[in-house]
Amino acid sequence: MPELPEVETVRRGLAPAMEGQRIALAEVRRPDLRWPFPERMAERLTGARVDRLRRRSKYILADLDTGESLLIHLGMSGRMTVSGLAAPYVPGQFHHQHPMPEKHDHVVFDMEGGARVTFNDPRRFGAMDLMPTATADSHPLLAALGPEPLGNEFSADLLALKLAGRKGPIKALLLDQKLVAGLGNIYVCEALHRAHIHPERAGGKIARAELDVLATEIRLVLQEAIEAGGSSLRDYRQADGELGYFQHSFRVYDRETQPCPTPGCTGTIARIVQSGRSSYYCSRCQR
DNA sequence: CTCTACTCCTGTTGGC
DNA sequence: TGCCAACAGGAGTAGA
Repeated sequence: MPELPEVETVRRGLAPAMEGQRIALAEVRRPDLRWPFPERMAERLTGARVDRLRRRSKYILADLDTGESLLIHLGMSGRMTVSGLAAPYVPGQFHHQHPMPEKHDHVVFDMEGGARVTFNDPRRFGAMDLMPTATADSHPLLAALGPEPLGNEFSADLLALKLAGRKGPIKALLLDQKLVAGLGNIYVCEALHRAHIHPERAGGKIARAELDVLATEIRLVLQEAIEAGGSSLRDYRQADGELGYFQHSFRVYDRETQPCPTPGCTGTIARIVQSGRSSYYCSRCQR
């Protein structure tokens, strides 16, 4: 579910509750998500201070004062939400108010400041791991990731270099996290529509001028989505529980049979399946 | 190396 | 109302 804009929105929402604060109590309510949790995860987290929350691709990294970093991935349906951040003082009451734990609340952090951070993930495609902060970049899940699309390394030049000779459809190639990290099904569809590139085009056959537009539109759509707090279709929520609202700005995603929003275009949005996933596009203005 | 199909899991939706 | 298939924002892995 969550692509780069959703993960960045969650990171920003968690920061006020977590950064600079110790995890007073970490509760791990099941042994695994997609993979088993690391050994003694709850003990290694309890008492640790979160020095910094950062993001790499669709991963959140919490750098701890213990010398370790907590790696978090939300998978398809993962949520991290904060409660009790601005809890009012209640005389005679020690604990802040938090909602009752719900189904699929797998990991809970009670922060020393009183906030509670809850990781909820019905499908359990999410993941958590702990590793030394110094070697975090070489973690198996991070080592092969391509550049951040909003960073300086990403450019049309980079796209041209990596797409040269590739015969696979551009849609599938942009979903490959080794090419560029952080895009998912929604934002690939949206960026290709904005760049007027057909999702079935071979990656290596896209003209340099088109790649200029594509690189620009990838950055723009991600930035706009971050500003909107991400896209909420089903599970995704911001850290405060609110919906994102970029879904109202989709031009093609989940808009099959609707008119193409490109000015002057009379096309209709179509849906096809590529490598098992839905692609939405306009066959009239995407070539 | 490149590419596709399959897999993990739960929940929701749409057709009959 | 019930049943069942299709589908969902990810991504590692096996195999062609």
